[in-house]
Amino acid sequence: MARKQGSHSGITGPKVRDAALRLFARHGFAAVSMRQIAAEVGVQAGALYLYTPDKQTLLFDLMQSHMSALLAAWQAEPTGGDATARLDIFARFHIRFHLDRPDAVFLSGMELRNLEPDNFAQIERLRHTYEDHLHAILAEGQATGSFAIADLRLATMALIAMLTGVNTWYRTDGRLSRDQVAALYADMARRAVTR
Amino acid sequence: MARKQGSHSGITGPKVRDAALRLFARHGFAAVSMRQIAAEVGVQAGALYLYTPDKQTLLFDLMQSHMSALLAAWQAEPTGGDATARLDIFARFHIRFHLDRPDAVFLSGMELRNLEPDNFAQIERLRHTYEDHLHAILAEGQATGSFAIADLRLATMALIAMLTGVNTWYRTDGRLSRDQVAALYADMARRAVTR
DNA sequence: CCTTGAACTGAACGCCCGTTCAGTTACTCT
DNA sequence: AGAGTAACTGAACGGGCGTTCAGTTCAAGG
Repeated sequence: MARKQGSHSGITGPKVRDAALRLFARHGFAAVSMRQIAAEVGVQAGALYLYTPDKQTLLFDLMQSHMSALLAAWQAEPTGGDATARLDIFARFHIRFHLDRPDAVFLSGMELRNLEPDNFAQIERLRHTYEDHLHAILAEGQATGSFAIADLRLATMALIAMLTGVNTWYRTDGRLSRDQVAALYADMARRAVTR
Repeated sequence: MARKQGSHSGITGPKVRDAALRLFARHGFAAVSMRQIAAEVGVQAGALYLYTPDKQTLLFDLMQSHMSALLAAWQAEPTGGDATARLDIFARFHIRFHLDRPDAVFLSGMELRNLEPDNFAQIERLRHTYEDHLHAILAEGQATGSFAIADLRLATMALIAMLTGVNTWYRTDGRLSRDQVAALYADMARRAVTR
């Protein structure tokens, strides 16, 4: 047998990425075989190589897409206001964006060590760029007196870790809505750098 | 060939665990083979089975040891003072303990998904027990008016995530000492739940 | 209607996996 | 000196791995 009906490359391509993302996030990159991904898509393993040159590149593309989407989404957020207002926007944005893509977040946080050096460096650069946006907000607040931060770089890392941590416990069917959680985290973030 | 000289089980056993911990943390559980661990120890793969029934149990034992050590170390910390003082002690303890064992922390955070259901449940219970200690401190501070926390459970998770995040960026040769970092994090943690 | 080519199969490549086990060595105990 | 045994080797087991590729199917274009 070969293909069943109609043109599929526009459908199968995304399905491969979706299946790979879900499986990598759930079981880990090394623990998932190309045959498992293929089975999820409904195809033989060999067919995957029409959509990715190899397994490593598949992982890298997923991470790269995630980080690019994160940066693009942040650029689309409103820019006005003082540092306190911008921190609030950043925190809420971060929480919402991350809650919407648990698999991609999990993957991008966990599988960095499975990237080859060149790919790792590229993803790290994107991650650094994102952190710099928060760093700039904190620096401005520090300069204008809104914030009182002993160590800017440490505060940046601390807030990012706190906010990203939401994905380890949040469940859609829990008692708090996405927006409630975002508001509560934004409040804690502001307090952590204020006074 | 067989064993070279003297009795080795008291030496080889720990060496197996050390090598497994380092390799699992570095490359991930699924990506490390028993032959790689054996090579690190200086032994053939078959000999590992004198020290662990299988690879899964080796992972579980490493995680279990880490969590038990964490709980035991916390029990050994001073207990007096009000909620603010105890939060300070907790935060400094958490940072120091985690900075001292980056591999074990990394492993325990990352490889939960590679545990079989029963083993997973046991580790989760230990983790929950640890989180409850922080939860109790926050609850007391909330009751006495030291803290102003909108959601206790969320605040607990947020602080744990913030504090544990130190391991993702801290380097021994960086500009901040272990104790400086602990003090800075403790201060941010206190502010995040105060006023 | 016939050719083209995109989409996919199915089998094969060499390699590494976790685990088992009979056999070998070197130490300890009597 | 001899027996016993803890520690370990080295080979083997069945199976799954990532990747390649010749061949097959089928929709579309001329």
